[in-house]
Amino acid sequence: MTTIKAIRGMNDILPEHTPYWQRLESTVSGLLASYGYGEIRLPIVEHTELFKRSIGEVTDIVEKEMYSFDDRNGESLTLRPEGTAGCVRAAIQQGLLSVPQRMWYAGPMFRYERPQKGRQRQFHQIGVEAFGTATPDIDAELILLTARLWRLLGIDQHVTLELNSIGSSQARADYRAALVTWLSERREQLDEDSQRRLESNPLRILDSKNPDTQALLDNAPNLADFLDEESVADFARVCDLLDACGVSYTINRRLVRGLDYYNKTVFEWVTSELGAQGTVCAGGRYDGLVEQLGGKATPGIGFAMGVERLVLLIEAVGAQAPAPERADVYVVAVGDNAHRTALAAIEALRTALPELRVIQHVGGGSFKSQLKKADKSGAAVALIVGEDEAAAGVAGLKPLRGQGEQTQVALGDLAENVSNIVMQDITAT
RNA sequence: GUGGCCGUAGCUCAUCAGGUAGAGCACCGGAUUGUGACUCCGGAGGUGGCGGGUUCGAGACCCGUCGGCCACCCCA
Repeated sequence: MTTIKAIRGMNDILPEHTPYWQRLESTVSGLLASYGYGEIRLPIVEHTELFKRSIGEVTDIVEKEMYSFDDRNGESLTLRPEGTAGCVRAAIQQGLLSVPQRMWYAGPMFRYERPQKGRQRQFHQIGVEAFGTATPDIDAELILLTARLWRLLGIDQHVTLELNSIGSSQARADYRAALVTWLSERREQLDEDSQRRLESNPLRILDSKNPDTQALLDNAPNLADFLDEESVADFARVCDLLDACGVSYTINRRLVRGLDYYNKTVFEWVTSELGAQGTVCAGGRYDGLVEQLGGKATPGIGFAMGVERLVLLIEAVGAQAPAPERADVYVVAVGDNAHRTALAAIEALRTALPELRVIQHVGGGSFKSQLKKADKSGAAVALIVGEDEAAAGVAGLKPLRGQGEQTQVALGDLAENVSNIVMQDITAT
């Protein structure tokens, strides 16, 4: 019998890690609510066409990374590789664009890539999108929101903000043409990857990791020189607002984004703590996307954070270590009658103290073995019921952590006694 | 898709010039009648990723394959 294993790059997130996820998620949703963003829940599967039209036909994501398959009726569907496309689709379809919208979503994304640190085939993003605002104040708002989030998560000392403007689509196209012309004359000086990108996605050559390529680019046409007036002014305003709020950033004139729909402001939050996949949050403006997907022309801007990467970072820098999950009370009951009596009393206890974490021992066993389990569980106290206690209507309460002796209490007074002892025990340790 | 390293008990790892496997932790039981932790004793658990090959004999050598990690690519 061969055991069935998870699909490569699609990982289980185990109980020892989920507390980090939960804390991240609750921090994010609280913060977003405070900025007036509402959660939208989107399908994981969309028409393949949606991604081709938004992300771009010639991007790596669309060309070789999508999980696509034919539905029973022959339509091509795709597990979403990112969230913006679906969010825009929903905004158009549901008529959400008549007024400015602030929305966020969270969930799994899928890309067929080779797994490595900080990159898997099923990964999770939290995305934030704002529609209907053309002015750069919304750009600044989104960035300020992320900066605040890093502070709340305790990782603000470990991430830096890179900022750029890639201009209007026209400016981008003009620059692209100039860059291609210039680089084509020096084609032999480019590494193999960049030669390929010259055809497929020339702007990506700008953030090549090859030092020789970077040196060559020092003399190449500069994107900043091609920007239209409005992009220049808006970018200056974004910087000005960030300055006013004390958010520091690096202007990286070679920062472009991989997805075709971006224009004007683009940004990335990066860390050096995670190896090669250091981008923890990234986004930008996409003023043409809504129209491109068939909606009324509406400006938009958004970003996405990689949840796995953020969790890795939080764990790596020791920030926000969640308290270990431990029980308050572990119920030891030996004998059928004792178990029956204890269970009824515990149910009443749960009603009286709904927050109390009570583990009822199951599976039988001796007093000794049950007490061992009680100890292992990390519980503050063991609640012990044997045949004698059951007959007398009492239970033993044995502190497992602090000092304190075992006491005997009436089953009817459990709630009061338990809460006292648990509190005592916790403060003692 | 490309490259490097790796794949032995649940976990972390060891062994050996090639002669059919061990430790620590974890788990289970016991050390006077119904009481955890520490200690002691005992136990269970591995067709050594899978498939071929070389050999009298391979976990150890060779090939293939699958999987893992990291990097390239790409991206959150």
